[in-house]
Amino acid sequence: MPLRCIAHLDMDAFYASVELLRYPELRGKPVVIGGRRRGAETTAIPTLRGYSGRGVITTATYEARALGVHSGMGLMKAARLAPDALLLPADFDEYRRYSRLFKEAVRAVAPQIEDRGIDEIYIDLTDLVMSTAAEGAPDPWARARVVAVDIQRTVREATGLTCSIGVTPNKLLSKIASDLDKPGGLTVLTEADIPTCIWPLPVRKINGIGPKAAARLDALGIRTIGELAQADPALLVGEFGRSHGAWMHEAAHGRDARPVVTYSEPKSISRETTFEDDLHPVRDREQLSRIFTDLCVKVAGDLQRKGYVGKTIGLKLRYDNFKTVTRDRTLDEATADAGVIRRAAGECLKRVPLDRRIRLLGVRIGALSKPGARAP
DNA sequence: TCTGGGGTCCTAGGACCC
DNA sequence: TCTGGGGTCCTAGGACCC
Repeated sequence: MPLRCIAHLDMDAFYASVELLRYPELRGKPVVIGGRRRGAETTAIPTLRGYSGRGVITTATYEARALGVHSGMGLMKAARLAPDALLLPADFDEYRRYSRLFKEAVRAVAPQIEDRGIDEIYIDLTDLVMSTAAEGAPDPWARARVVAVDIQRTVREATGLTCSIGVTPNKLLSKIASDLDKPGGLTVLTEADIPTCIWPLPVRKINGIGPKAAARLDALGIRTIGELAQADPALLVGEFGRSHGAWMHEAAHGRDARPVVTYSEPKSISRETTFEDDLHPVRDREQLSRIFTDLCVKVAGDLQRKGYVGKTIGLKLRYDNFKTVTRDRTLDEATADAGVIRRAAGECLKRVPLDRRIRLLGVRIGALSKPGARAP
């Protein structure tokens, strides 16, 4: 494959930064985003002190992170570590609005964008960097740096927000690179930088190596990406299987041929909710049934709004011990009807043991297609 | 300290068909 | 009656990501 020039752009503490545009007086203070929307009983922004509930942190400002809290952490635990940090509920409509704004701004500079969620994108800069070869610096990576700085400025002008960018020959390395100098950083790496900049990092920095795989690697004495790169591929294949093991070896050497995918169809749509208190399948039957129907209505609404129908209806249930089970059922014909979804999901519910309290209930629909279009 | 909500992809067994 | 291999769909669970 000819050399490519791929950027990964990651918005800095995105949700929290959007909130700081709204509450500039909070700038410089520890703030966490998370939990449910409260009633309008007070206008003062509460601290974490005395928080009780099941919420987790979705984003923390850098000042809050300095106190030891991070996204994914339960708010109860965060309250013990940083009782004076301020707590704001998430406002996803607003974050989606800013997400569209920053993506449009980038697209105006560099159109080859892959959406990776609300706050990050990959950008294929290859054509841009090659087409400007005649003008600017002779080194393509120096030209890529100029383009990336331009993108950061454009994002800031369009949103008032900062982002960090990594630019390398592929998505895997760019994802790592964008995280090396946050916030507001720009890191350009080439293959020659892999031993010095990538190999000292922990294996968890590789996108796709999560807590489970990292623990198993640790048990093999492999902690850094460099150690993973030097490991015998046969050992990795033996531990993780042919496909996963071979991928780890390639990743550790910084090799990744995945293209930047500028368009993809959704595969599934789902809604789920964790109850404030665990519900009893018999005693709380009516409340459960109401919530269940409501989830189906929301899924149907999402389908209709987005213009899809689906064939496979799924149920998800999490017990009070956090064990999660799923059931699904494929219909003969695709649907976007709340009643049809409710009946299919109800059948799924009958196939699940209801012998303990329930923490979470979810409804999913997959095998999506566009009505009117031929089946995929 | 018990751990949200929205997704994707992979694996693996069984059914069913050729 | 027994022996096969391949392909696809369905289902359940799990890892991982933002």
